[in-house]
Amino acid sequence: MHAISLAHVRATRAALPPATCHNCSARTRCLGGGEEGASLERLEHSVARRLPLQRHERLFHRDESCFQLYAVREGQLKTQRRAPNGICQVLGFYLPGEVLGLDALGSGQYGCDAVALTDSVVCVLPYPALTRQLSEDVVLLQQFHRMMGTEIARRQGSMVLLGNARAQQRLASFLLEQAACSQARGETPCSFQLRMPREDIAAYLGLTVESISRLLSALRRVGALRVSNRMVEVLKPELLQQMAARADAAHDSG
Amino acid sequence: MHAISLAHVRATRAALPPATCHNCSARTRCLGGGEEGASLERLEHSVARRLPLQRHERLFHRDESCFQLYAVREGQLKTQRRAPNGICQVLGFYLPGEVLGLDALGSGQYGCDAVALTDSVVCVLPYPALTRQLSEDVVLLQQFHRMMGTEIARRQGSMVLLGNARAQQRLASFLLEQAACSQARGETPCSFQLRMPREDIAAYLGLTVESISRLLSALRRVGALRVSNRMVEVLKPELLQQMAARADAAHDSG
DNA sequence: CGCTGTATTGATAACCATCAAAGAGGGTGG
DNA sequence: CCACCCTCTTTGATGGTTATCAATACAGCG
Repeated sequence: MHAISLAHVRATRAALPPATCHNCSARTRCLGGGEEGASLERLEHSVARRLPLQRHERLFHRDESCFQLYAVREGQLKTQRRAPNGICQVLGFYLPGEVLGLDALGSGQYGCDAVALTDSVVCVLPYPALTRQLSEDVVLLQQFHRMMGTEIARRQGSMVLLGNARAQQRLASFLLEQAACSQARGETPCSFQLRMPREDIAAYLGLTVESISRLLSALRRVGALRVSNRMVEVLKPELLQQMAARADAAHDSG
Repeated sequence: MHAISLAHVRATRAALPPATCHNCSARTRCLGGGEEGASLERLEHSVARRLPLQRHERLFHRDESCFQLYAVREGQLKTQRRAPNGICQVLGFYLPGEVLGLDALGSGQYGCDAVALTDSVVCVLPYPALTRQLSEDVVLLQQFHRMMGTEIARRQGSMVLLGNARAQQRLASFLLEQAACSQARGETPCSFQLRMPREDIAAYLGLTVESISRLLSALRRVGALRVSNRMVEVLKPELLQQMAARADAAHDSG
């Protein structure tokens, strides 16, 4: 039903006022946000167009030349990269206000594939126009750097997780991360819907689908979660935090 | 003896011309490089001072407020982060021309510790001065973004490795990476010295010291390497590349 | 020449992947 | 409206890979 409502939105968009940065629901979290959106006008000038994406549609792929970045306006996307051995590693999930393609600024080519997890809308930011706006507005420049710094820090966090943590810890961290995202969107952190299949969670955490499923069941058994398909209710957040931090905790005897 | 020669350099530095970006041996690989160093003058204006570091000395630590970035002028550093469970994950190794602290632009605090692997010299880049130069010079700005993009891409590569690759593949990739660094410095890629202990390699690859040691021995047995303490000679680079790509390859029977 | 930190090697077991199969949800077409 | 199909998810049995524990060898340095 989620897809239906989004389709409806798109169908009636022609009748609505045109999409701008000022009427974007993610404007406070995006570039140009904060400080009452002082630089929002400049960001608007950097946006070439808005691009709707269907679920599973690919925004860009690895090694493609990069002339533009993309800001998520609605929906959710993932980035992933196929390892030499064929297995796919999910690198990150992107919510409204976040920017895709930053890794391409190094080589001029995207370093991963970007795929829509749900029907989405992204804002196209051609790099030349963006650069011009950045060099004319120091606040926007610093926000852009903050965004890139955050991206690096996120990846570092993932490295720590993938390099050291046991499967339990990884999943607990992931769930807490999702809860935080839910809270950031203004909803309750105790209950949220996973927008991605188990396979993507597994590929993000460096595990297999089976392990994810087993671990979720284990969390359900100890009463930490209630899971129904992709709906998650966190019943014992403190237990999750404990599991994210320590390697032991929560072995069931049934 | 490496340490001795560096100490000697430092002792006699007072008699030498002062350190500048123009006489830096890493100037072509650093910010402001390329294009005959058109922006090198601007970078020079961003450098507050040069800071010598002894081996094992810490440049900054996690959660410390960040007001400046650091460019490596001489030596080599690592960044690392202690996981909640106490184990340390090495996030990256930094050679001359590379910039440390980029992850702090997100939160304003460094996301990891930085430690010198050898006696080193870093250039201090206060963020306000750097920002001013960046907004006045589009070329320098793009180089800065390229550097951040490269940093993100590197971390993504590490995520793929940590999430999917077997121990053999990880070590093979690491060795090839080191060989490429050696080549980038103008030396032969077939022979190089590891500047870090096995423990750091293990912490970088998400493995244990014992595994590193065992895998190096295995590579020696199949004739891919000659290893003497931290000196590495690559005898069969194509075998390493094969191992980095595929999960199988090279099982000895002795 | 002994000391300390670093590196190697071996034996065992924990953890998670793999293989195999069954169960649930959602949409389509009869 | 129901049967069907497809994808996603769950659960079980087994084995491989790598961590862990323990002990020895080695290098650099005082």
